Amino acid sequence: MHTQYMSIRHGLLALLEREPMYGYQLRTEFDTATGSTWPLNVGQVYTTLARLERDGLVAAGEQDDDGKVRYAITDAGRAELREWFGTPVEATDRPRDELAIKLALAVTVPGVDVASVVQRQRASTMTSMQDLTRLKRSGDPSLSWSLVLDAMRFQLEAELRWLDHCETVLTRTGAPR
Amino acid sequence: MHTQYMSIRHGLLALLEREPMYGYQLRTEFDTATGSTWPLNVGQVYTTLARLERDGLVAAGEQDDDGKVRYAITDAGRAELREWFGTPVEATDRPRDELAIKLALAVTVPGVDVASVVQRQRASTMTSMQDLTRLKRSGDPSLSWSLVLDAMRFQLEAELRWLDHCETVLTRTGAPR
DNA sequence: CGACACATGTAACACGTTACATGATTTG
DNA sequence: CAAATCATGTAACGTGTTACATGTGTCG
Repeated sequence: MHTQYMSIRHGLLALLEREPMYGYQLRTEFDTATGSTWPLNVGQVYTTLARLERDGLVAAGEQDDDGKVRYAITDAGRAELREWFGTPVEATDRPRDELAIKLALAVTVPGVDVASVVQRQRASTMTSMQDLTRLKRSGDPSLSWSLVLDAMRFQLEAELRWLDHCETVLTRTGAPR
Repeated sequence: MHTQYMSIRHGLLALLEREPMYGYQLRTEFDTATGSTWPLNVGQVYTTLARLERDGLVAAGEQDDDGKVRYAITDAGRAELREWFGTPVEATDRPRDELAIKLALAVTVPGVDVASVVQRQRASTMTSMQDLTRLKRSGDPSLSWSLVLDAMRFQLEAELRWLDHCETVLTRTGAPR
């Protein structure tokens, strides 16, 4: 089994561990839990559900009185979920860091104004940071959403620190223009 | 044009801006620049090159004396690259943070020992951190690789801080077992 | 000669994304 | 009644991943 790009798969599985749900509801619950940080397209839910069913991790129930199809997690699904929660996210199976790649390559390509790239990125990152703060102040987020927001905050802070670090290194190395 | 999952595309484009290269060389250079942090499968290079050529961003040159095919960046490719370097990576078009999703959902699913999930993750993250330190000490990384390593370090540090934060919040909320 | 790096590619498949089609229900 | 929300799905396409096939050159 692959270990990459399975957040949605596992996320839906986790939601179904709470109770059987139908597709539309899953999207709502997912967005509630993560605070619409990474909005989930409804279509994606259905395709993912189909794949989960194909793999025997969920089972579609009979049609509701209203025509709604409730999905339930299976034993195999529960095992998969336990596995997911029990296994840490390794540094190696994370998606490539686009920003890191961008700067790493920027310094190797002649004619690229790296300092300017860094500055523009920092402006953007700081804006995101402010949006985040505003978001956090504006509502009464649930525990899970609150944790997600904090994760974003810590990550953006680290990015700002790294950008500063890059600037320092670059000026020290002496790479003007 | 999508803005997600294009690191490899743009990365190769950036390498070709330095000088025309053939596929195998691109993999080597990519791994050198990023320090094999996210090793690149050779096959991926060729498929990506084919797509880049399809989109008119690179052009395949004549076969070498040795049968090697050198690819060169086109004007359109150069424009695309300028665009990439000039546009910051937005917080919204980053891939979903699997760890954040995992913990966010873990706290909503009954029967999950969240504290234990956090602890296991921290152990793993700290191990990655040590590997990183060892790696950094062991060699004489180039500027670009060094920056990538630093990015990883800052990110892992942020993750550790966040995990601590989660633990604090969770014990404060009082969610034992 | 055997193993290994160099070099190029293809095929099958994974997940993720967007756009579209369709209809029922609710609400202003 | 019109618009929005609820609800389910499909189709086409994108990048990324892995495994496989194929051949050359080099070095011990």
